[in-house]
Amino acid sequence: MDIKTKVGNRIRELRKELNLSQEALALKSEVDRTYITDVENGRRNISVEILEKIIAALEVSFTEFFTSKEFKK
Amino acid sequence: MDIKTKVGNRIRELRKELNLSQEALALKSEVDRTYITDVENGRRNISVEILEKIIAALEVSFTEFFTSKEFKK
DNA sequence: CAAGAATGACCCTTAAAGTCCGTTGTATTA
DNA sequence: TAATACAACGGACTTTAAGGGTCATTCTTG
Repeated sequence: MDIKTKVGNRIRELRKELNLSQEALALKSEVDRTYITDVENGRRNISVEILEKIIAALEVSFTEFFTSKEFKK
Repeated sequence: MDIKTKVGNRIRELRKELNLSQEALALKSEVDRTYITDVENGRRNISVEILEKIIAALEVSFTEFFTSKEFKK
C-alpha cells in the first residue's frame, strides 16, 4: 500500500471517529470537499501544510496521526 | 515554529545522526541536492511522497520520524 | 420505492512543488 | 596557495499539487 493510500485511510478513520462527513471536514480544515475525497482515496500527494490543516481539524497531533500500525514500517 | 521548519529540523537531526552530508542524503533518497538544503531550512512545503523517500533514506519509519517533541502538539 | 445527502470520478486552470544548472562562502587539509 | 568538502542561494525550467466545477453513483431514511 502506498503512502498516499495510508494517509487517506488514516484520515478517513479519524474522520469517522469524529462523525464528520467529508464536507464537514473540508469546511473545518478549509480545503475543498472534492480534495478530501481524493486524499481519502489515495489519489493526492498531499503536502505537509495541507496535511497540517486536516490533522488539526481531526483534533490530533502529527505524532498521534502517524502513530498507527500502517506507519510503523 | 511552522510545520515546514519542524520537518526540516527533524530531517537535519536524523541526517546528522547518520553522519550524512546533504548531498549523500540527496543521492540516497533520490531527490535533488538543492532541495534537501531548502527542506532543512524550512523553505519547502514537502509532499508525502518525497518525504517518504527522505524518511526511508534516514532509516526510520513515519511513526519514528514524527515521534519527536515538536510534533506532539 | 422516492428523495435527499454523502461520496466518487472526471476535467480543467494556476499556483506552487520539485529539478537542474550554476555560483558563493566557509572550513579544513595538504 | 591550492584542493576538497559542505552548505546556502539564485535563476530558469518542468511537473504536479491545490482548488474548483460538474455530473454520476452510492448510501440513508421515510
